[in-house]
Amino acid sequence: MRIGEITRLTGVSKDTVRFYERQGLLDEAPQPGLTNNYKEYSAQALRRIELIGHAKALGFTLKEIAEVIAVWQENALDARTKRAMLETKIAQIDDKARSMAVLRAGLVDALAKVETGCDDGVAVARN
Amino acid sequence: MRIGEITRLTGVSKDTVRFYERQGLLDEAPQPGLTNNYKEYSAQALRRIELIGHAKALGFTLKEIAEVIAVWQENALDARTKRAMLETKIAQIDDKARSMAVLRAGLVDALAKVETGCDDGVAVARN
DNA sequence: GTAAACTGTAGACTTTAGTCCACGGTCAAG
DNA sequence: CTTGACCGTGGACTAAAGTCTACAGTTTAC
Repeated sequence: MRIGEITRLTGVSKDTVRFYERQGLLDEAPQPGLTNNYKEYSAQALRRIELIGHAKALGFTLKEIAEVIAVWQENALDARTKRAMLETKIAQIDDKARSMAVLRAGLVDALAKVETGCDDGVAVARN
Repeated sequence: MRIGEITRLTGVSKDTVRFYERQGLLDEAPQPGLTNNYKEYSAQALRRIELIGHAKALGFTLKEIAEVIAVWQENALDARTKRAMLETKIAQIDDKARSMAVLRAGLVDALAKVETGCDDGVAVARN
């Protein structure tokens, strides 16, 4: 598929896709017999872009995402290094889960206060 | 407490705290009899900064955070508006929870593959 | 066969979220 | 009473993550 299809399916603009490519986030497949210079994107590239979206939604930077991706491109890295990096990322996600729980509880609490009429905003103010 | 104490307790730099103040994220309390011009920060301000940290860890922008905070400062807003905004934010958090589940599963899967030796990187590449 | 829609490249521009620097005033210890 | 750590202000600077513009080639639908 071409870039327009990618933007349609992911909602990510063509400029952004190109930007991701320049950042080396998309490990471009070798283009087979291209008569024009229109790049073909694989379903893998599509999933990669969606992955980036998920990671960005959690506040991971493109650099962090690139690092994880690079681990898999680099066969040079030994299992110990890969394991360490994966465990670090999982721990980071679990930290975010804790932040999420705190925030969600605060908002739900605030919502309950609005429902019952006594909206003193205490939960948001205090947490 | 003064700004130095804030940075010690939160790990947030003084420049960043000042930046948050300029963005109106810290609703400054009226300073009582200040002989010098050293600002006093309340425990409430401290918690607010921690709250910002949690929200930022989930990829919320300062603007979004400011919007939620503003809801509570604004008594002008009616309960319906407040409810709608809180529900929106909670929905956003739940979206992030889904992204988190996807990413975490992918990483755990990749980790398992490293452990068992067959690290083909399939999970990260495919998700 | 041509107009509209699509693709590529290159470079300038923007926003967000800080960070840094220089300066001057203040407080606390010795 | 001075020296070092602390505080405030202002403005310049930076990195990240896009976004926009202009221009030229391509493809597709009519």
